[in-house]
Order: sequence, then structure tokens, then C-alpha cells
Amino acid sequence: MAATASGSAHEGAKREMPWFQRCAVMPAASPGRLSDLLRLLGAAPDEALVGSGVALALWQVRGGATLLHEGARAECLHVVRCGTFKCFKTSEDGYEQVLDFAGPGELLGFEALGLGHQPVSVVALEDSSVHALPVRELQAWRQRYPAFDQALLLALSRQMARAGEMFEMMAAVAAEVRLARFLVWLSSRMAGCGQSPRRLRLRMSRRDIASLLGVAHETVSRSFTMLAEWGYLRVDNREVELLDLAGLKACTRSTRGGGEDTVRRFAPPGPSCAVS
Amino acid sequence: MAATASGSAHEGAKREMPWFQRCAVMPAASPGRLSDLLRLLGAAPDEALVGSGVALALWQVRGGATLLHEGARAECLHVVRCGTFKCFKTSEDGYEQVLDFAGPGELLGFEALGLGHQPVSVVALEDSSVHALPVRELQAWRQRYPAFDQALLLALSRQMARAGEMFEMMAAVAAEVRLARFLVWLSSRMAGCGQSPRRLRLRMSRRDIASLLGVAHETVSRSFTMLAEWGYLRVDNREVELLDLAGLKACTRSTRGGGEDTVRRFAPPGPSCAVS
DNA sequence: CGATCGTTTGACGGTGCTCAATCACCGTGG
DNA sequence: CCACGGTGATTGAGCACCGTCAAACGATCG
Repeated sequence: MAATASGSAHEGAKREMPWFQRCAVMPAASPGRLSDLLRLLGAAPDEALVGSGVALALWQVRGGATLLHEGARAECLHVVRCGTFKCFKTSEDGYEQVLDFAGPGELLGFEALGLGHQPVSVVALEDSSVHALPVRELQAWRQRYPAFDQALLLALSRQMARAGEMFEMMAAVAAEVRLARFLVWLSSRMAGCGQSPRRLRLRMSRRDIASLLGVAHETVSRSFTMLAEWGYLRVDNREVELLDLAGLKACTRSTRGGGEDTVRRFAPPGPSCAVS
Repeated sequence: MAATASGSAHEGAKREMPWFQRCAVMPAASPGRLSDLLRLLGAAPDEALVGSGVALALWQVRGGATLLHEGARAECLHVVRCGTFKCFKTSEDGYEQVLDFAGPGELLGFEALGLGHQPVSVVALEDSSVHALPVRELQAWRQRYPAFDQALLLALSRQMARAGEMFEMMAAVAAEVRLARFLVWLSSRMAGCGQSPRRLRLRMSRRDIASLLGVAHETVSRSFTMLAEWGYLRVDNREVELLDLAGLKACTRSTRGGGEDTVRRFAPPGPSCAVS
């Protein structure tokens, strides 16, 4: 198990320092502000709060560090401010089932409220930062700042809708379709963060993607190659450039039972095999 | 599409009346009480509320009736009081992707809060009843009854944890393992409702189960036969008797990558092939 | 520069998807 | 009352897809 843990820590981010220095969760240099949190959650700006600048704990999480341990007591709720996290459950035989890749604005650790303990582990896939709110103070914050209370409820609602999307990703029949859905999903999230929806830097390993999609990691590799051969994208290790987003979305449509034309195999729509 | 809808209506419950009389959502004879709702959500009984008996809308939903339509505006939140519901998304080509089977105490329609419209359809699989709370009144109720507010938050938290469980079900490799996980999941939910965890009356069709598990419906049939041959259960159409719950749970353990002994095929643990 | 891990590609075998037929159940209409 | 059509459930045959095993390459770190 220790081996698995250090392995996970390794695979995330490893640059310029020994990993034991990197695997750390620490308070940020300057605290966050409540108004920032509300903006992150998609709430309309609240003038009173923006003016007051109420302080809120902000943590730095280095790539590879574990923010939440499966089984640990519920202590804090988190909202991702920047970076990427991997949420997963570890089964008895050591297999990591990835459940989600969380990005800015998403809630972490909320499932533990009703259970008392964390049902999932959460590790950072790159240097990240999160707002932290102790569960003991949750009630007080909700009462004191109704805008925060409302934003939290809406964020929870969106989070539940997200779970449905994740489910749809894994539901596809063909492996390439699953990967296509995953990439489109990632792309639209990048767009939501104001980033380019065409250039993706995958923060996670093939194995993690494979776990999320419910296929073998070799199959993920092969699916990348397939999508590239069909001209939908160009892939260089973890750098992915989406050449034909519309075509990729068309790929996404394939559903179980709708056999039809099997995703028009070998029919690149635009530039034919634009690889080099 | 009309054919699909009437088909769904048929499969749910068909007894003693023409189906067009049965497909209805209507107010119950007597309204529900807030204290009942809180108990349903698992909150500690609040003496003040139990005494007062604050009224709350209660709806009857006949088997086959659609409670929420995908794409409809967010109007009410619901909490299942009794019965079973199927939550699904319909893709353009008409394929129904089942996301969940909801039972007593579970929230319905909450995802629509943040989006403004329903991302899923919800139909009753048997005669059921739900508490209904207009979203316009949600804030007022939360402010007026802090116990309700708190219970809602905890219920949301549990609901999110449930999403993780659903994900795990579909993540299994072998089809029989998926079905085993589904049955164990159903069984534990029955136990939670005070029902027998060994005798299950499946409210949903094989096709619905197949959709949830991400396999073909023939495969579900075959998996049932397999699990029965191994002595784990006895199956008669939609009546399922779990003969060896412990063995079934052992089945559940198989994960992707943990090849091991492939679930000890053809090795019934207790009574050998108890089928007549 | 060697070690380790991640990624890619190949070969092969098995699981599950597709198509198809059969049976059982139910409600309808003769 | 029974024949009929419709739907769901079960089982079989055939084959494609994907999981497993294996090897090679590349990147990163010590």
C-alpha cells in the first residue's frame, strides 16, 4: 500500500525537487477572500462582501500531494481555486478506481458531511490551491453570509448534474467514443475556465484516464492513436491538440444500440491525417 | 418517441385499469407533514416540528407516470416517500441511458436548481408518492425551519456519495460482477428501508438494468442465469431470492486488474445448484 | 548513465455484442 | 371462452472488440 501511495505521488508531478518536499499541503502566503470564493462558485458578485473582503483559509497543494485520505474524518470542505485533482477509491486489492478529475470551482470533500468520513481520496495532479472551510464552522458561515449559503446550494446542484455527465462518459460502447467524450468534456471545461478549448495539457496518466473510462490503459493508448488517424486530433504524449472539435462531438453521439454507421470509420472529415 | 413513452408506461405497472388512467401525477388525499419529511431524510426528530405538524405537499405518482421531463423548467424539488423511480437521459437516437433507481428518502429534481432545467427524466416504476417543494419556496422553508435546512444539506451530501457508488457498479469488468454489485446494492437499500434483504422484487426491466450497468440486456439475462447456476440466488422473472448474500458480496470484490482466480467459476459455496 | 515508470504497439484469446428464434405472460378483441 | 398481437425474458450461434501478456521505446530522475 505504501508502494501504491508513493507511486501515486510520483506520477502526478515531479519536477525540480525530491518528492517528499513536494508532497505537501500548506497554508498559502496570503489568505483567500470570501468574495473570490463566491465568484469561483459562479454566484453573482455581492457588493457588500466584495467591499468587506472577508478572509477565508487558502491552501497550497503541491502536485502529487494527497488533500483527502479515504476513510479520514470529515474536517474541511474544499473548493478548488486552481489546479487539477484526481478523486478515486482504492479497493482491497489495491486497484484505484478513478471517479472524477476536479478543476477550478468544484467542491471536494462534501460527500463526507453525511457519512462522517471521506469515501474517496483526493490527490493533486499539479500544483494547486483550494479554499478550505472547517465543517464545524460551516453552519456559522452559512448563517452569517446568505450569499455564500445560496452559492453553496447551487454549486451542490451543479455538482450532482456533473455526476450524471460522468456516468454518460463511461456508458458509451466503443472505447474511442468514451475517449472522445472525455476529451470533449475536458475541452468544454477548459473553455469554461477561459482557456483554449483546443489545446489540452493532460494532467493525468493514461492509466488514470483508463480507470475513469472503465477500459484498459493500452486501449486508451490505442484509442488516442485511432482518433489521431481519423484526423480529429494530434497527440504528443500528454499534449493534445483538438483539430476537429465538431467531428469529435459527432463521435460522441454514438450510443449503445444505435449501431448505424459505426462512427464512419476511416473517414477523416477535414485535413486527411494531418500528422506531420 | 411516442411509442417509447407508452412502452415505458406499460412496463412499470399494469393491473386492473387501462394505462391512460394509471399514468397520472396527482395530489394525495391528505397532505404530508414536515416532520415526516425530516424523518425520511434521516434527520433526528425535532420535537417542535413533530408537535406542530407543518403541512407539506404530497403527490401520488402512478406506476409508469413521468414525474420529471428532461428539459423541463425547474419547478419542484421532490423527496421520494415510497415507491421506486427510474432516472434516465434520452439521447438523440432514442437510447435511454439509465442513471439511477431512486427509492424512499432520495432527492429528485435537485440537479435542475443550478441549471434551470431538468437534465434527466424521472418515471415511477410502481405506484409511488413524493413530497414536493416548489423551488420558489425553497429559500423561505430553509430560513423558517433550520432543521429542514440542515437535513437537506446532509441528504445532498449522501446523494453525492451515492453517485460514487453507482460509478463503482459500472466500473467492474465482468458482467456477472456488475450484476452482483447491483443486487447487493439493491439488497442493502431494502435492508435500509426495513425490508428483507434476501427477497427482491425487481421493479425495473432487464433492459433498464442493462442500461444502468452498461451491458446488453441479453447479457443481464445470461448473468442472472450464471449467478443462479453458481448457487448465489434463485431467479423467477422479476422475483429474486438471494440464497448466499456473503458469496455474492465476495463476487463483488473482483476488480479490474486483479485477475486472480476469476471469481472461482463453477464452485457454488453452499447448496450446490439449488435450482429444483 | 542506469533505473524506473509511462506510453506505444503487436499478438492472441476470451468476453460480450449483435442477430435471431423461442417461450411465457398479458390485455385485447373476436 | 380462446385466438391473436405485443412485450419481456431466455437461450443460441457467430464474430468483432477489447483485455491480457509481452516487448520496445521514451521521458524523467537519481
